[in-house]
Amino acid sequence: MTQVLAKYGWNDQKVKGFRAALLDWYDQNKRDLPWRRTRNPYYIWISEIMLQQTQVATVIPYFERFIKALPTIEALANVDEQELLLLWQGLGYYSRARNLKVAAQQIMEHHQGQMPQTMPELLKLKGIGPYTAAAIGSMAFDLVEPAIDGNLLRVTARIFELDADISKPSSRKIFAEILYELIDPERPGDFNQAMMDLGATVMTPTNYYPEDSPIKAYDQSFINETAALYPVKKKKIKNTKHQMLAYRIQDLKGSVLYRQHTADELLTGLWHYPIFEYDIVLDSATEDELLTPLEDYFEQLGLGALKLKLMMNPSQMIVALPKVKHVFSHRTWNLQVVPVQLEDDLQALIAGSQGLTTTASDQEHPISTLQQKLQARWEGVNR
DNA sequence: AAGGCGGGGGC
DNA sequence: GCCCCAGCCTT
Repeated sequence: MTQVLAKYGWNDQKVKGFRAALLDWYDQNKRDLPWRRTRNPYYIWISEIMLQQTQVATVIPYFERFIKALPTIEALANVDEQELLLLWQGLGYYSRARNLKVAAQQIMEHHQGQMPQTMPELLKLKGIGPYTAAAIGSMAFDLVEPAIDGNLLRVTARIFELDADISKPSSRKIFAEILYELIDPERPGDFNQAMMDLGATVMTPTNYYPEDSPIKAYDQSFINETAALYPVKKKKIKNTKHQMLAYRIQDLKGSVLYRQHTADELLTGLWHYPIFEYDIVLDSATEDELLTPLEDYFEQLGLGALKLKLMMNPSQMIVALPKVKHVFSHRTWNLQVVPVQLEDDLQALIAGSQGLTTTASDQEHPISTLQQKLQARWEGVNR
């Protein structure tokens, strides 16, 4: 019975003690919510869909109004779409409402208007996924299924100090295995709601020292004061796109300028053509616009005003020098090589300057894959 | 596996 | 003002 929990040092007695502590607390402290006054599966269904990504306090008035207007599955199956959306207006995620109607029609057609009572059948209904099926199944039909939402993930991760990344689908299995053994088979619906209430009111995302937790004696992260570490969740970093200009600056002797990336930049310590982000439209850029970032840079270095000019006009450049794309884990650079002619003597100019050189891609100055791509692109064109 | 959905709450 | 939010569907 406790094959998985045994690995965490839990025996049957500890499991029983945990359930008792949790459910006693729930019986004393459960919130009085409209859908908790009933076992009507339709009400539970509507409330669970409304509660997805939406807070309890927001849902309550919507729920009351909804079941008054559409008191049965049959009424929902036949409702006019505009009327349905008026009932949902302001809740957001409007496909939830449209899915409700489709599911109601599925129930009318395949289940004689009665909410199905098994997990596979519930999961076939539009808008009902693993969480919602388990919530309805356990609360309305006593199915012994953990309803794993964000609260259960957080609470479970803390109790067992689980390092599994909850943002990975594969981690779901680890939580489910544990919760199938932890859930009280006598009161599965109350167990789920107790865990959710606990997560929503006591073991919240930022309350790391819940002295009033009814299960703190069972909570390894409370005992070890590690609650702040759980749950482990990989930051969802969205990959942003950036337009960059990479200047290939050459003087009359043929020396080319490289600069070393500093600690506050990507590719720290490696040598590159000077690279700057830009937000101009390349196709219609003037020579001035293209050279301005570079002039600003030299100004900053204290090298003063230099004699710079483009070696190609912008439109020529765009055609002759295809863009180089470089993908980091969290951002993508689309780089345009900009060849620039410098009248001044580069070596004399940068003598004594830290982080600038004319001799990169030798054995002393490491260059990145990005820089290799930039050079290859340039040399490919000038072969 | 990633992106879209919509509004509210936390910081 | 920005960031985040674990539910489900679609691509």
